[in-house]
Amino acid sequence: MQLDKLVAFYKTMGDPTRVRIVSLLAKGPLHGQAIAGKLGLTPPTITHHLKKLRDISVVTEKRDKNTIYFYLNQKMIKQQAKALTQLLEERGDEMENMVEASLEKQKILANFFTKDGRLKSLPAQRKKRLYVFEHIVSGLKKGKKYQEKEINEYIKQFHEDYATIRREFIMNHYMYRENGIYELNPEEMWAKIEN
Amino acid sequence: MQLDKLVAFYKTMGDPTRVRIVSLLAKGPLHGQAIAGKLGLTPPTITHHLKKLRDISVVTEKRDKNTIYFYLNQKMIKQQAKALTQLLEERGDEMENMVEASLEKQKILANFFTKDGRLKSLPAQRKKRLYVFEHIVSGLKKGKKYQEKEINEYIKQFHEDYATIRREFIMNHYMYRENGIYELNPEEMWAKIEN
DNA sequence: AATTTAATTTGATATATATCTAATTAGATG
DNA sequence: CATCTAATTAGATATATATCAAATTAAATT
Repeated sequence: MQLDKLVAFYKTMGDPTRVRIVSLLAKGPLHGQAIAGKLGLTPPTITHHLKKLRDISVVTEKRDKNTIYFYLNQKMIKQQAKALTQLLEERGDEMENMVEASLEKQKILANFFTKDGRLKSLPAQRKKRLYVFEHIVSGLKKGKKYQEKEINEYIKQFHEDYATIRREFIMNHYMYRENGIYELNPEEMWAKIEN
Repeated sequence: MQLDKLVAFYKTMGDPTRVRIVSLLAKGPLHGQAIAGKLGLTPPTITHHLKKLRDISVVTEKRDKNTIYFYLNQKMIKQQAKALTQLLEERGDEMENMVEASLEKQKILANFFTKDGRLKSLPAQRKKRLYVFEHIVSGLKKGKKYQEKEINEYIKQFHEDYATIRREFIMNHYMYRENGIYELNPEEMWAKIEN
């Protein structure tokens, strides 16, 4: 998924004149002056827009004597129009759950943390404990390597029993340890919270 | 099909920052500062973009104490993403034919008209004759009322036998006559060319 | 070669907009 | 009521872009 291409497509389509051109060409190819005439604009303006539409491969052209006919590439439009929804569907199925989970998470965090951000106590229930870990771990930098001492200090911000929490971080794959150096795991590896 | 709404949607989505916001929210709701942090932008900038996303109903919000959580409205996105392709499909089925028909029409016109635009002879074959009529009639103004004499003069530009051609215009519903006044019919009424 | 026609390029102008900093608002909490 | 926090508004700046008129290019025709 190249974000740039998707954005370029939407940006180009986000202009009334260009959509009108596309709409015209959907009924069949036309040459530049015909488009200009039908839209009440000058040829340079049409050239300007056609250039942008060509850039995103939405129109192609074919010369016939002195006049150039512009064709619509429907396939590209259909393909790109799907791209945005696909971007959602990558995670889309989980969405409804996640909305509720997010609300639940807020509630749990509110219960187990003091206002100044310290952990009152470690929840016994697995799901709640994992939400708490996720919250704490979210303050660590992705890709950064931490000394054990650093990690201890960091956790102590939240709770005195840093040893337990640090061990849980490893057990639940939030972090991994190599030669005494700690580093955050990619999120996909973290312990999963089922609802 | 409101063109404006479609254009507004595409225009709003045609910005990398906004697509990144949408992409973030697809994983679950977030509050403003979280978005700002993840994108490396300031809160005012996020407010600016969220306003635009709200305008097209792509995000909604829900307040919880002091912080506002922003939610993605997937339904709206899926719906709007379809709109552009639907705009094509309104006429889309005829498209492949029309592309070829357009090429065929060019060829026929090239055969039956001289370089200075006069009609060499009236084709005997119905399809070709209709293409010729379409071409001639395309020089008349929609909505304008013509005297019979005007029509004759106009047709004589193309061919001496204006009477035959004028009669064919009526027979094939390119024009209608009332009290000796001629006027162009809407295109839907014209004789249809089947391939 | 000279002319015509359609398209493009150039340059100008006006408008829109993405981003920031600084100031302000709105709620929640002490 | 004073304070804190998150969001928004206001104002500034820089960049992008839609449009047109005038000049130029490119191909076809005479």
